[in-house]
Amino acid sequence: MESVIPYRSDMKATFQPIRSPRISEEVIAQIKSAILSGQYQPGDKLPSERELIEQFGVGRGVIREALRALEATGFVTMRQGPNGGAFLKELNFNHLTGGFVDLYLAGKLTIPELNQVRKLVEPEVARLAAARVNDAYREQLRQALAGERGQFCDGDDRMQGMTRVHFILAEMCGNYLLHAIVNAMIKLTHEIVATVEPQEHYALHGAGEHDAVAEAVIAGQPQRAAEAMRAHLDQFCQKLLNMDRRYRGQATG
Amino acid sequence: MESVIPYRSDMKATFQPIRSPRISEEVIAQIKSAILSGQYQPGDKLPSERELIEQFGVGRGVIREALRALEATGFVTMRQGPNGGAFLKELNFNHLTGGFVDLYLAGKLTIPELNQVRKLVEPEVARLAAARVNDAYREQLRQALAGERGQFCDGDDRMQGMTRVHFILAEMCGNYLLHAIVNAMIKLTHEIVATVEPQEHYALHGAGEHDAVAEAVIAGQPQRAAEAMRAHLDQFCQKLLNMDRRYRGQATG
DNA sequence: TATGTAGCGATGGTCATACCAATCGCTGCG
DNA sequence: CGCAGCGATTGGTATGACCATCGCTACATA
Repeated sequence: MESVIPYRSDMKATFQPIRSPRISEEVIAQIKSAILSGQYQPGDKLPSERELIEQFGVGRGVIREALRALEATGFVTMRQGPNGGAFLKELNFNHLTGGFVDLYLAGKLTIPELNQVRKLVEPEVARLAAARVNDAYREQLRQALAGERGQFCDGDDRMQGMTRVHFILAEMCGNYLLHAIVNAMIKLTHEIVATVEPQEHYALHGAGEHDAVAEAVIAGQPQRAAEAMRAHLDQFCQKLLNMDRRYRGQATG
Repeated sequence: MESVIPYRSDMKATFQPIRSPRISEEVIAQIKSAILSGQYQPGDKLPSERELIEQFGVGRGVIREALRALEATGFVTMRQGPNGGAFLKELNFNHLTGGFVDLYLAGKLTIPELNQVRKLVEPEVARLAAARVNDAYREQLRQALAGERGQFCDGDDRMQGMTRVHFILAEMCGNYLLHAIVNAMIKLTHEIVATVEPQEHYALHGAGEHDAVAEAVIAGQPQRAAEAMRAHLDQFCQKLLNMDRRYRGQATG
């Protein structure tokens, strides 16, 4: 390591830092900084590992650990071969959904808790969606409703179809953070069902249960949309709870 | 690689998998599985890197990348020296707060969006807290209120004091997921302020602004607590918005 | 006896090199 | 014109060496 490493010139009066004795942290910080300052755009390719080794003047292990951490936190994806390398991802919240599932599997998160949050957030999302509806979204919602009545090639595909309306509403609400939270909750629900009831999930959710919500949103009626969503969730959450009880009853996990 | 690796015997009818051509993913999956199945408790120490190399029959780089990923996702922390190694952390949501800050810095998240979520969630949290209050929590709240009037050795310390009430209420609400979301929102607010206004944050939040909320909770009045929280957030979010406007006005970032 | 200190050894952190594996593009043969 | 195969580029893995850190022990010293 030589010259480089300009970092945190805004040090405070107190002392604290004693920077992490890990070079990969420095590498991560510099790459992150370059990304967040706009020097790289989503889709861009970082220099190859060999190039980074030269530019940073460190060993390959350090570079790889840094890239692995950046991958784990959703900044990049790695591809192999020529034209391969580390590519910047569109920054979003998807990478933390897995963390929620882990929490559930570790028993730190229960279905009632998840239900409570969904019942708090999603009616509000439906309300916002109804207030911002336009023709493009109306069309998407109609297609989603139609899709619920279609054929599915497997259970996973079916679940995709049944959560479609929720995802559309989340996107419609116009708040990226809210969108992200709802997405995480839905995917968490999705993954929990897929984990504990990989076969019989069809019993959980029938076609048409989103009709009332979607129609209220299409009609641009916020209050009615919120109430319809609340009613839908009351019904669905109860089923989910029953499923969870069966699961925890038969297999301790 | 030989014998080992029992993984996912519950395969479905469809095909999809074609698992990632990366051995470290397998290592991660096995360690995670061991953790989630309860073979390790928080505080326990995983085998040393050299031992893992033998047990898994892989190179050291693989093990290190796996550990680095587990560290990035909040499963373990690493310590050096004898009695060092990879130690299991109590699983929680803290590790994703950093991700939110990144989103903000990348411009994918705005203060109004953050404010909207806080105004939706925190009044409900205050309501739940008021319904579940007990003497221990009453005492904590009183201490937090008193703490707001005390002396602070630096700005960071001060901000800790000012967010104390919010954290207590989040814990009181009895929903771990809600608790986690609120924690993330508050820490995000905290870090944003510390990032864009490292010096003058004292103007944002005066002592006593939580009095009404805390008193309503202590009195066990859910409705009043929710309204007080809403009023507090209306006031605070406006200040935050002004700060953000000043920041984005002077420095494009 | 108590205490300070030097050094051993276990562990994570780093480096260098070599080779394997995947993949894209080019080249040349059919 | 199309396809097979080679080669180059890039990530993935293995190995071995060495450094940095730090707890413990044993020895030296007061």
